[in-house]
Amino acid sequence: MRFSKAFIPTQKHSSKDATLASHKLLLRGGFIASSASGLYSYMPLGLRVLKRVAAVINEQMSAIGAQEVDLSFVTPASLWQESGRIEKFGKELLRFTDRKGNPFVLGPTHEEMMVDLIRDRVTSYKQLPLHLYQIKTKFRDEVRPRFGLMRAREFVMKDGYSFHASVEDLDREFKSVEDTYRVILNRLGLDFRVVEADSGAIGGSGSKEFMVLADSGEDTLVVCNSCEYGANIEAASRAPIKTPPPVKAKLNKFQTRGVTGVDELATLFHVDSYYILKTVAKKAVYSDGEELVLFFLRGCDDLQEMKALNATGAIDLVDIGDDELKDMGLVPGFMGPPASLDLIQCHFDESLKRSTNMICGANELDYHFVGVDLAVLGPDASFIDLVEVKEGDKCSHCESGALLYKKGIEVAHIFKLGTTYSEPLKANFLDQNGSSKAFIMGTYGMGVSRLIAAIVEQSHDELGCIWSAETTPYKINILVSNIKNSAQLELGEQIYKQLNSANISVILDDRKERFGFKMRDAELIGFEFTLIIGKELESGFVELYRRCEQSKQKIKADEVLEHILELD
RNA sequence: CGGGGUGUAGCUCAGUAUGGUUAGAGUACUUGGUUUGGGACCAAGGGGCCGAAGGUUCGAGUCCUUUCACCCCGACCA
Repeated sequence: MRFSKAFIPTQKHSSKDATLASHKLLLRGGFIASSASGLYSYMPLGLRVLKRVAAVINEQMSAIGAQEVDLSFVTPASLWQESGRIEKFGKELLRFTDRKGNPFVLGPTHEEMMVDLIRDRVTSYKQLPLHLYQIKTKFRDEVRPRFGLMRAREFVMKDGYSFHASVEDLDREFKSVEDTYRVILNRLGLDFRVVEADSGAIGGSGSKEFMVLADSGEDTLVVCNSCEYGANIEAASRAPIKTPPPVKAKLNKFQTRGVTGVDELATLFHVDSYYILKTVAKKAVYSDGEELVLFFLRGCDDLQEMKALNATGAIDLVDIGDDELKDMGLVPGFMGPPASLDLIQCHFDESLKRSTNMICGANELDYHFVGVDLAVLGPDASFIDLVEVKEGDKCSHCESGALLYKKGIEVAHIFKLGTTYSEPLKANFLDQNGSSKAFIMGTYGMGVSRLIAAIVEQSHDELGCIWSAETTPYKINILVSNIKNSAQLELGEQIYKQLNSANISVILDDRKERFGFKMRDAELIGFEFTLIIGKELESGFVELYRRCEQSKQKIKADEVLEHILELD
C-alpha cells in the first residue's frame, strides 16, 4: 500500500466526544469512525487490525478442532420465544418485522440459532463432541453505549458453542477453551486475569471471565495478593470474617426512638456492627409481576446486588422507596425478619447461619430486638452468599492472602451451559443406550472489537497506539523523508517492492510531507516498525524505528532486506 | 430511565450575559512559490440554513417554546 493513495484520515486533534485513550487514538489514527451512538465504521487500518486479531483467534480455535460457521445476523423472534430469552434480554434486543409482518431480532448472541442449526442435524452421540464458532457482528441496544469500541451497540464477537454427550466431556472442552483463550490473549500481548464470574443473562453453571487489567475497565475484580484466586466482584467470595466478642443478651424488645442506622445502633448498644442485622428491601421484577424481597446481612457487610438478584431468580431488582414500604405495612428503619417467612420472600446471608446475640428491627416504629438467635427462623430459611467482598477481606482459597480490587475490561466469558438451551429448544440426541438426551452445552464468547480497544488501552503512549507483531496493521512503514530526493525515493520504492514480494505487509509513506509530519503519523498509528530513509542515506545508512521502544537503529542501506527478513 | 453538559466550517473552538454591517480564529483542504530529520513558511482561494421546528421582533447564532442528536456520571449491562 502507498500512503499517498491510502484512505487513512489521521487527525491532529482528538474529537471532544472521546475520553478514553483507546477511543481517542482509534479515532485520531483513522482506524474507526463513529456513525451514531455506539455505532462505528471500520476504515482500512481498523479493519486490518480487526482481521489480524480474528486471524489469531481462528488459528487457535482451529487448533482445538473448533469449526468456523457463519449464522444469519437477523434471527427469527420465535427462537427467542422458545428459549424464553425474549423477556430476559428485554430492550437490548432490537426487534423488527419484515414486510410480511414476521418478527425478527438482530442477533445479540447466538445460542438459540446454533442450537437450531444442529438440532435434527446432529442426532447421535457418535457425532459428538462438536464445537462450532463464528466471528460476527452482534447487536445489543445498550442503555448507554460508551468509550468507543469498548461498549458499542454493534460490535464484533467471536462466539463458540460446544455440544457434548456428558458433563465430563463438557468439562474437558471448557478447560481446553480456557487454555486456548489464554494463548490468544498472550499472543495479543495482553496482561489479563481469568476470574470466576456471574453467569448473567446467558445462564448456566460455571463461568469464567477473562479480564484485561486496566484502570479504565468497567468491571471490578477481586484478586488475592498471595494466590491465583480472582473473581468478578459479582461472584467473589471471602473467608469467614473474624467474629468480634459478642455482647450476650437475652431476647428483649428495646425502645430505640429515632435510631435507625447500623452505626448508631452499634454505638447505642456498644456492640460491633457485626451483631446488627441489616435489612435491605428490594422489589424483584418477574416476567409476570413484581414482588417485595428482603435481604438480611450483618451490619458490617454490604449487599452485592448481582448475588441478590440471583437469589431471587428475578429478571431485575429495583430500589424501593420508604413510602412504598409503608404502604406495604413495613416500618422503614425498624425492619427485621417477618413473623412468618411465608409472607415475604426473604434471603439471609450465609454468614448469619446459627448466629446469635443479634440486634434487629422489631417491625414496629422505634423498637428493636436484642439477643436474637436466628435459629428461630426455622429450617426453611434461605441462607445464601449475599455479601459484597471488600478490599482487605481474607481470601477464601488460600486463607492467608488479602483480597484487593482491580479494574478490568471483560474481553471474554466462557460458560458451562449444560442443558439450559438444549432442553427448552428440544435439541436431543440418542446416547449409546438409544435413549434420547438433551445436549450438554458450553458457550464461549470473546469480544473481538473490544479486544482492539483493550489492546490500545494497555499499549499506547502520549504519541499514539503501539501495535505488536500480531496486531500491527502493517509490519513495516517505509518512511521516505523527502520524496524529492530521488535516491531516497528510489531506495524506498525498491525496498517496498522487495518486501511486497517477500509477503511482508508494508506501507510506503510516499506523501509529499515533511519528515516530522510523517513521523508523527507513524507514531500515532503505531506501526510495529518504521524504516526511515532520510538524511543518513548520504552515508549509506537507513534507520529502523521500533515503535514499542521508540528506538532507532542504523542499518546499512544495502543490508536492509536481510535485516527485515530476520525480524521476528 | 434519573442527573449534568454540548450542538457554530472536516476537526478544535470563539462569538450568545446586553439581539444590530457581509458570522470569526486555529487547524485541515485547493492553487502557486520557498522549504525538507520531528506536525514548516509566504501568498491567493474554496468551504456555514450557527442541530431542527415554531415563536417574539423592524431585525435572531444571540431571547422564548418544543424537539432531536451526541457526550459524561449514575442505574443497567455476555
